[in-house]
Amino acid sequence: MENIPSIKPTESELEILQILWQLGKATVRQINDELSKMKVVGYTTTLKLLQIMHEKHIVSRTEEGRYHLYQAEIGEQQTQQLLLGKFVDATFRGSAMKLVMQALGNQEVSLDELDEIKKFIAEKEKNLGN
Amino acid sequence: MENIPSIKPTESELEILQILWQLGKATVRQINDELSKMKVVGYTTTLKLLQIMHEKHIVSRTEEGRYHLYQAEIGEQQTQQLLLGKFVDATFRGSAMKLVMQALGNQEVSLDELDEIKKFIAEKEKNLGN
DNA sequence: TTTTATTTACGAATGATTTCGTAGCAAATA
DNA sequence: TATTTGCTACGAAATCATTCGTAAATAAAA
Repeated sequence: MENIPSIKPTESELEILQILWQLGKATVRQINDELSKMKVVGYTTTLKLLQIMHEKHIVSRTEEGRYHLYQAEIGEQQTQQLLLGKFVDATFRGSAMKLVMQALGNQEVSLDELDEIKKFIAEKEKNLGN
Repeated sequence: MENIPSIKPTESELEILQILWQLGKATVRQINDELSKMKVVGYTTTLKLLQIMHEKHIVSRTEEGRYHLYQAEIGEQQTQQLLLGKFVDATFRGSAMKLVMQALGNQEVSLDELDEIKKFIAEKEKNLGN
């Protein structure tokens, strides 16, 4: 899972990646079961997506007897970073601050989480202020 | 520009919306000129997109003599809000805090902006702490 | 052993988005 | 007036993402 992603995974691919990031390795059956908790999806649809993702080197797989075990080949943080950058550009014209303010203003963030963010900012200011 | 958006604008539509949010009203020509600063795009491509957006009531238009003046029908903040919510769900499994931390950690945010965010958090804590 | 179930592979249909060529007008220019 | 330019409308091609049906192989169950 070393590869730095350069192209955006599609929405469906991202759903599968989320599952793989949680499970580590998983069979098509497991992944499809997880997906089925969220939406109606046929087994071969999931399979096909995994095959496409394999072609694109987004996932790797190992043969385990009769079935395949799939695994994410791109990291969670790195992918989030890539997507976040593109999202900030497209939606907030590149202003990460505007995004943060919107997120703090309107998304669910608890008091504890706000504290954590404050600490994080303090750390960052210390480093920036060298 | 009162409408609350409920469906995601596509990427191309969002590019056009960004321009309209900046210019207010604009002709196809103006919009296409702006787009051309960022990428290669044919005039009729831009025109077609605006016609589609008009059908979807994402933009309105008024005839001004021979040409049309287009205007965004969905608000900037409201659209950002909608997209941000979906993005947090898809990319950060619903955790707005994780998104904020990533954004602060790796996107470009200046010291002044960090201060502004700190003030914003302080305000918010005051309100939450009632 | 025969049948059923589960798996992979793959082609193709569907649907959405983007791009562009052409046509028809009307205005501006020669 | 005749020609060129610039605009809208629209169909259709191209591209991309998603979904699904079918076939082949093999394992599991009857």
